[in-house]
Amino acid sequence: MSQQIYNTLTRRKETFETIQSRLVTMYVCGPTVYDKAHVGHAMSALAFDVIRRYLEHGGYQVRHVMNYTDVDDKLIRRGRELDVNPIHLAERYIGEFEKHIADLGLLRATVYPRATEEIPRIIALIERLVAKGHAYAIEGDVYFRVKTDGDYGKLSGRRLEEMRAGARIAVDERKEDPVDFALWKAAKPGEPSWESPWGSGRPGWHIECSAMILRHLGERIDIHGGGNDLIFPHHENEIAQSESATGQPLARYWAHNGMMQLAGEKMSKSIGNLVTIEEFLARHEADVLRMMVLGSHYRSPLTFSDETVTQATSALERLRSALRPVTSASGGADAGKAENLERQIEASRKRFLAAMEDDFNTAGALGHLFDIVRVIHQACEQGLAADRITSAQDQLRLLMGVLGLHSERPAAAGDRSAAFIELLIDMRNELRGLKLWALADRIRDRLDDLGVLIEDAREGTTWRRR
RNA sequence: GGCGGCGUAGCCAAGUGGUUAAGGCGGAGGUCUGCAAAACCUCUACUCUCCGGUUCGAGUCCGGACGCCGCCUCCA
Repeated sequence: MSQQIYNTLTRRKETFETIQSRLVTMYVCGPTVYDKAHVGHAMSALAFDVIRRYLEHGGYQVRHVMNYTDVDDKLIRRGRELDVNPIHLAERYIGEFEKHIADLGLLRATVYPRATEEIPRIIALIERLVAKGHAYAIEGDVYFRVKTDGDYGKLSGRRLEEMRAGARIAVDERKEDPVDFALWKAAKPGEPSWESPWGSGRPGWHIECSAMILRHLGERIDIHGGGNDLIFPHHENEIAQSESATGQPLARYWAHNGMMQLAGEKMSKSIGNLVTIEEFLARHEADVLRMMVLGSHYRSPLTFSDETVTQATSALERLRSALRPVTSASGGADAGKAENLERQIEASRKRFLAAMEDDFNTAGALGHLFDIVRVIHQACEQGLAADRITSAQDQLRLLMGVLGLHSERPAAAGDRSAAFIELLIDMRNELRGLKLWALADRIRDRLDDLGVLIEDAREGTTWRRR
């Protein structure tokens, strides 16, 4: 088998082949930084993080670019409402997002370009489009002339006639065609603006991505990603701009993640039904969100609810349960059982890889990881030699790492309670030795209330944080 | 209205037309344990929204109905 990837452009799974051998160029649309990011943004970033990790695991080098839209209508409006410079506002939310990237355990992109830092390239690209007759200027605005793009609508499956007919867009009489869209917007007083051949103004939304891709990745890229809400108009327009300018197909594979749903609706800023990344991380560990994303296919919608969060938390705990230090020291089990363990793990590992090769089927892949979890526990029950179990655990840890999951919860910084907890456990075990069960149980219950879970095994007492 | 997607157990969710429909969560019973917890074992969808069709054979392909979601306006 070879890597398969679903391509929105063809609406089919296709065999993944890169333009340059062993190098993947991937551009993923990032957020417009006018407000706090929510878990839906995180879902998208996580989905492409996993794709990238798997490609890297397969031996590819990935050149990964994610943009920040740091100038647009919403940012300007927001800045006006709060009476702050929109550029500074963007700066603040970019800072927050950068922290989320670290907190969520996302691999850092190769470059994080910002619209405001790409203005000369954006202007150059627009000039190129104007020179080729694909764009026209009117009173300081520049519009893309959609009718010059013969295959406009190919990504989203739309036809121009139908779009003109059912135009819900407020028609700007100055445009040649209602479907034409802005490449450059003339500045209004007090707005951030840059000088251009058409007067002072700022870029339209779609053009920044075309310009950034051109600069940071080239005329053609392997994967272009983003949420499926961007298919139209954003990605359709990007294709129109880039391909009209270069005469080449922009991206080989268009990959789109499904939307995070909250209470049966898409999570979005405009509806206001959202949970910010900050809120989520204040209550849960980052890997819980990763587990939620891994638990269903990236192209499907993902339901966010108390119950799905709890389920993901428990599932993560289950995965990690197989990685606890091996305490059994018997080692008396026969070699046949050890071989059996290795065989089962190898079979699961192959199924895991096959699932991932099939359009990054993380939910299927996770299922095979849980099979490994079970056989590790079985091996422990059977008293297999510790070194055989440890090597099985190494396999599991490695595959979890491919998905970006950590094998244990990161320790809280500056927490020095461990020594005290162990002191209490020692005291409790003395009480147990004296069969003073009531007192011993009280210590266990009180620690449980504090989030510390005590487990008495034959080999001794262990504890962990809930 | 146009385009796209989805409907699998109490919940989440995978599923190349073909032996017993993954896995997780939850639940029930058992083993272990002073009691727990964890782990292990057993059980928890004779059936994949419904109705037709193609086929020797369909959750999987085709048509239709119903329901839900996304995009068509800023959106990951």
